[in-house]
Amino acid sequence: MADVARLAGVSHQTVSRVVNGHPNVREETVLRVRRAIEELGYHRNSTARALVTRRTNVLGVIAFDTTLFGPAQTLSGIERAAREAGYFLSMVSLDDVSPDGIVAAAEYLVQQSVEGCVAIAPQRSLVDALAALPGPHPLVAVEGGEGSGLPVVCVDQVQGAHDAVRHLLELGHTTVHHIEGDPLWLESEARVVGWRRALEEAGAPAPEPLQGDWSPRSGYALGRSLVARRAEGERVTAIFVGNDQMAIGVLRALHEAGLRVPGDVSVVGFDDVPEAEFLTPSLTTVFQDFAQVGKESLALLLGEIGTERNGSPGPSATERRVVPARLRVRGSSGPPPP
Amino acid sequence: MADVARLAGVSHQTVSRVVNGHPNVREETVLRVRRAIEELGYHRNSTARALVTRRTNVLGVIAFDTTLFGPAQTLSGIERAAREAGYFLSMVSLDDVSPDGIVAAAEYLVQQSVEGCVAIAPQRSLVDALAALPGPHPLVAVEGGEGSGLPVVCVDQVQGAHDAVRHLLELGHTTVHHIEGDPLWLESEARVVGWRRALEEAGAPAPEPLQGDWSPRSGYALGRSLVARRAEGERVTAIFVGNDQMAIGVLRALHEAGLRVPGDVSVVGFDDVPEAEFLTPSLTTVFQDFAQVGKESLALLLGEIGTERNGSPGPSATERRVVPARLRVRGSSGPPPP
DNA sequence: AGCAACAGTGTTAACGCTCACATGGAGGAA
DNA sequence: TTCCTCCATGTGAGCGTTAACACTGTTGCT
Repeated sequence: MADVARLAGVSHQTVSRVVNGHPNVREETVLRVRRAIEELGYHRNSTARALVTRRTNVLGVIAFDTTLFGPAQTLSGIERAAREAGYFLSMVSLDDVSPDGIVAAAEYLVQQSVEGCVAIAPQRSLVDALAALPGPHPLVAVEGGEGSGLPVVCVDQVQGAHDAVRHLLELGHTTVHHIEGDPLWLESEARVVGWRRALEEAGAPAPEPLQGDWSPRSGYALGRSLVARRAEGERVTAIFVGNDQMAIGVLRALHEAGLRVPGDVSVVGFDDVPEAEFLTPSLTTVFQDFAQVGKESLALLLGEIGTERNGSPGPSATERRVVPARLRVRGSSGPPPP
Repeated sequence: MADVARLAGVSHQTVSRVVNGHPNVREETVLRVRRAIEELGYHRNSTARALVTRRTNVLGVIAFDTTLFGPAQTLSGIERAAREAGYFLSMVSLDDVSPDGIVAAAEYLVQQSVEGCVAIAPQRSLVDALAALPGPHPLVAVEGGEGSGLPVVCVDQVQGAHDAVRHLLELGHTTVHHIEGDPLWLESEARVVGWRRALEEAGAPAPEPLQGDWSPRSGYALGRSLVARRAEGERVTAIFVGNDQMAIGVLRALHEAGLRVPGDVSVVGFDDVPEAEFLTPSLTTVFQDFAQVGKESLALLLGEIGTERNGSPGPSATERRVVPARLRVRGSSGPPPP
């Protein structure tokens, strides 16, 4: 910067003003400085800038398994929104779900002086661990449940599940079995709630849900166990599955047992992965607007940062933004066999 | 830091030494300082540290569509390796494939003073744009093709495709049709090369490959067009599809046409997504060790950073590391109909 | 004319840390 | 003893930037 100033025949402060687009600089001076910057290939040192402004312009993201469809989509949405807002993103993804891990991750981000953090924390234990932590701050939880004391953005899992199950009941099924995802996940919990509520509203009995782990493998295994129960005489005509990947496993299990979908059994998934439409049969499922979730969570975080900077007293109102889910009816759901 | 020093009754420099684990500090002093740090909740300011050491400890990642299976997995591998090496990760993902976009992304990372960068750059134009850029440096390209002048880590796409096609030929198919991914992608190109080579080696004719875009939708559309050609009398008994998602679309198209897999037509995919095993029929595909790719690319990058720091003369040898692909034979491939 | 307001620029002091060097004392070899 | 070495610690400078303020000259108002 000193070199640029010398070449342009001005003070370093004027260079700073030009770089930061301050208004009160003569046009001609601006040009001269710009030329000098160009010539020397100068670009400002963000570190020094951060040191003096006390703003790093970096936001942290704590994610858990970004190879899953939902988190990957959400991350992508967050990334885009962050970039548009002029923030950099520092990411740390958790290997396991131990509170230790999330504490270490938070430590790591605090150490990097992030200005705020979005945590894709789909499990209650993680959310609680985060809420108990001193830093980083501000912090927004994606898919964090209620009552954590953290601001939260989430898809309306309950409504999505409710819609899916009501759809099946309206087709004439007397009840709907449920294969849930990893029971430690909040999403899984919420979908169970929605499923149960829809059954209750219809006065239908609620069979015990089966617990999976989101993987196609677990869907397959649990699908087989439902097939076995059907063979023993239990009436299983509709299955609401916690996500599309498990639903794929379920379809497989049904197919192997010679059962037809939706002729004998209807299947509804959750997520609306791109391939859902092209499975055989195409999968009825629930669409979640993850991009929107990412966008909203960043907006919320930026809001928090803003109010903090204006010196808000104590912890801010823990806002909760809910993004609606949307049922996508396709070929895997139909009326029950007579 | 000054506060800590005062509380511990030492100089700021001694605090610095304790924080950085320097050897020559008396044990008792270390304890005293540690206690003071604890008490004040101090943690060092990474910005100030970076300013003076000229090391940000941040690596950049340029990715393109991290919602796709491969990039997401690779990113995850890179993330883990970076954290183990004590580096932070700053991510920018590209919306479109324009060279402008990648230039902006690079600019963005340079501006943040990353120490090095991994680019998941699956298209030739992107690799070329990157290679032409002044910064960031050092730079490692994942899946970047040959001849770009950049160090590259990639899966052996040619070998993977070759294995898949040879597998089909050995089952007795007289030729293998190919639905390729987005033709702009280097992976797509390489798989075409492997496919063609295997056909040539077997003296089999090579029908013109069909160009998709990796999506299930395109797989479905192209699958239908192959079905149509079959109806016109062309012998289509085996299809090697550029990725598993498109293969799902192809399976759908075949199923709709009443064709059986593998009875009438064999299908082989690429990627080995988790659900491949649980499709109906389970999908024969090619496994890519993305985690390994991520790990290797980071190792390569750290190597570059190391040699640069030791003042290597000019650009380093552009190393190229190739991770083998592995065929996973499952239910969707079998001998051709008589 | 006299004064205020303001545009355009420069000067100085931080920001919080590490590096290079200085200091002082303990221990060992000549 | 004397000198040299090594450990433990302190001192001062400087990393590259921006904030705050000071300074000049011009404009506009009374």
